Amino acid sequence: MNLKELSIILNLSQTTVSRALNGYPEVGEKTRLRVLEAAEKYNYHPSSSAKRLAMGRSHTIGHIVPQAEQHSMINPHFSDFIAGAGKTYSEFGYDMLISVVHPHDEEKTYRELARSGRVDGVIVHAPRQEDPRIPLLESLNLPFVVHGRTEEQSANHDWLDVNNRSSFKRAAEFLLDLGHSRIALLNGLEDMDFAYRRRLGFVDAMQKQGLSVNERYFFSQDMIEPYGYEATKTLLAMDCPPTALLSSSMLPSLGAVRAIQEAGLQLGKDISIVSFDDQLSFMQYSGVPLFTSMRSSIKDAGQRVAEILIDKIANPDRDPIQELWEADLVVGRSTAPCPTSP
Amino acid sequence: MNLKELSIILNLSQTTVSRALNGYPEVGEKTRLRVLEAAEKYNYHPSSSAKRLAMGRSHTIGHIVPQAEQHSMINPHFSDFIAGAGKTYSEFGYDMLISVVHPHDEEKTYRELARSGRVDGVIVHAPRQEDPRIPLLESLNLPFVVHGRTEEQSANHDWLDVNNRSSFKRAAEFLLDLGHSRIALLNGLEDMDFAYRRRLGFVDAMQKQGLSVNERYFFSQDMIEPYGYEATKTLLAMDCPPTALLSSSMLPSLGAVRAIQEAGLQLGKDISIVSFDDQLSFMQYSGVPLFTSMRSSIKDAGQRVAEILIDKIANPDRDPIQELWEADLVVGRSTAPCPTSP
DNA sequence: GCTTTTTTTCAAAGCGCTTTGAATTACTTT
DNA sequence: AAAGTAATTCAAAGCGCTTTGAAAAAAAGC
Repeated sequence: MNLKELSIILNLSQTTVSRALNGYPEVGEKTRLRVLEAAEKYNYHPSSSAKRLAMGRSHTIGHIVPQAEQHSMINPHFSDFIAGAGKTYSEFGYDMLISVVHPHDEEKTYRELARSGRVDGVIVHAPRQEDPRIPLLESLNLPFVVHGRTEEQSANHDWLDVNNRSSFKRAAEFLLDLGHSRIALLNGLEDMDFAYRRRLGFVDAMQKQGLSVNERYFFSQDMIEPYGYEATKTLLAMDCPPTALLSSSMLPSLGAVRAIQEAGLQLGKDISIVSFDDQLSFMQYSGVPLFTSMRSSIKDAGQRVAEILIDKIANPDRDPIQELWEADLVVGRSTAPCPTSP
Repeated sequence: MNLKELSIILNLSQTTVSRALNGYPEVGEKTRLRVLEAAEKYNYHPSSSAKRLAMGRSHTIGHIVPQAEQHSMINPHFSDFIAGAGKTYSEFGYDMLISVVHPHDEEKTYRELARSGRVDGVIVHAPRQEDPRIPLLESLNLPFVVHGRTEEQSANHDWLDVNNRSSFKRAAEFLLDLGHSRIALLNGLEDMDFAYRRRLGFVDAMQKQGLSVNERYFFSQDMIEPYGYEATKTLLAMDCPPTALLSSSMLPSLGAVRAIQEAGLQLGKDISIVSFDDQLSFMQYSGVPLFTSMRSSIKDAGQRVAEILIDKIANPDRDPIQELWEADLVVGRSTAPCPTSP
């Protein structure tokens, strides 16, 4: 059943039927009802491809995911984000298009997507401190929202970020208040903007206390489990090991726990961990959480980012929406006063 | 630049240009070359929406992801699968459409996707032992491939599955050979076909040894970290605790390790674990793996499933492709001879 | 050299929708 | 009741491609 057939059945023009269906005002109330009923009765649904062609809009949002052999961006954080965004999309009748590309083809893919009109907008994931995608998208005139932000380039576009700096400052202060002074940082890759800011926050807190930071306590890598394990092992082998760890994600934290227990130490007694917790769905506890953490739902972020983008598409000339979310400090069982302090 | 403009520049008809571009035989070699060059020069790319409308094909594969409040299907396993499938798609010029829907709307979404022609085929994830999606898709006449299979319904369609039964049998035998006889099973949800088969494999091995299975050693839940932790805690508190664990995924295995270490026991000495390992990317170790596991790459599976589906779409009447992959037994540091045996 | 066959090119219709600009109908005004 | 205004409806063009059926050009056959 297509529009033409339906309009013949109704003895109306395609114009009127189309308008009735899409809620345009210039159509009589009784006709609208008649049309709506018939559409229901004959199970009419407009063809999305025809709609796309006619309107030049795809009702689709793109996510471009670079994927090298090793370093995969499709990780649990990403899938939680997708889960949130997907919820918004289905609410607003949008489709989500995920393009897994070799990093080498990333720029080409953005250009291609913009030109072909296959998507109405894109979401930019994991921005670097200076990210070539942003000027690219601006020049392509393709609506976009950044999950995160950049140092210099983020004045004029939409973004949503968690306040990484303040949350790591807060986390460090919490440890400092517990008497810890030898605190290690298991950061993410520091060319990522979020990791860079987290380090700043950590350093802020240390300096505020007049403490010097120990470069040997700094690690910066992809946030996977083995990283936490190896780094912690290295740290514990030092002659003056840290008494507390600040970890960038639940994943390395798990690895850290492994190393700690292997060393015969006890988490939340001999050594403390504060983690950044994206509330990964497969880690959800009931009861007192394992880790003390700065908590922010990445799924909620996905949901909200998608909303902002859809709004931007409908309304391209509005002022930029920029949201900075504060993370909650949730106290779990991984932190305790510094054992050597009185 | 669209087809019309390009054909005017070339002083050819749209027909000829279109055919030249799409490799049809009825076009002179010199003209074809001329067209190809011009297309390159003017950076012409066909509009995908126009193509869709004209050809009635979308060059898009759908993944419908039911998402309840709690029990999310978007987990690390899923994202690894997506990473693999995405690679195939981009190779073949397909798009991937992910639809996150409330379980209640799942059937509706399949119908809608089939009717609207927004996708040329779908991939069915995580089939249950008897899965309503299969007859649905058959009746909708929408090409599909199942990742996994079902007990009764899988004779006539494409699927790719890992041999869950044999791999759990093998894993259990490995533990039995090490002298373990009290083996617990941390299974996935057993209305899932894969979990059902894993249990069968486990029971196979036990019975072959003439050992009775202890129902109190059986657990069946969503495969998340806390599940492994809680179940293991329960097991260790028994008066006659198991000496080995067979775990359905890396995630509960991690939780199990946590419980084991918390109890002051040593993994790979006091207690052994064999895990099913989907080679989750964020868990990738170098060197001797932490867990002894049955290993099968879910990413490779995604890649292959996508290939099968694309082939099916091009070739709807071919015989079903059905692949049963065997998992490798990879020995890590989580297994040792049973401590109480001589 | 002229007809027949094959190769190459073309004009036009069609995919199913939106939207413009005109035409019809229904209401208001005086 | 005639003229003017507002509310509805319509025919047709357009979105950018593919594909059918016919026409033109080139090659082959005698």
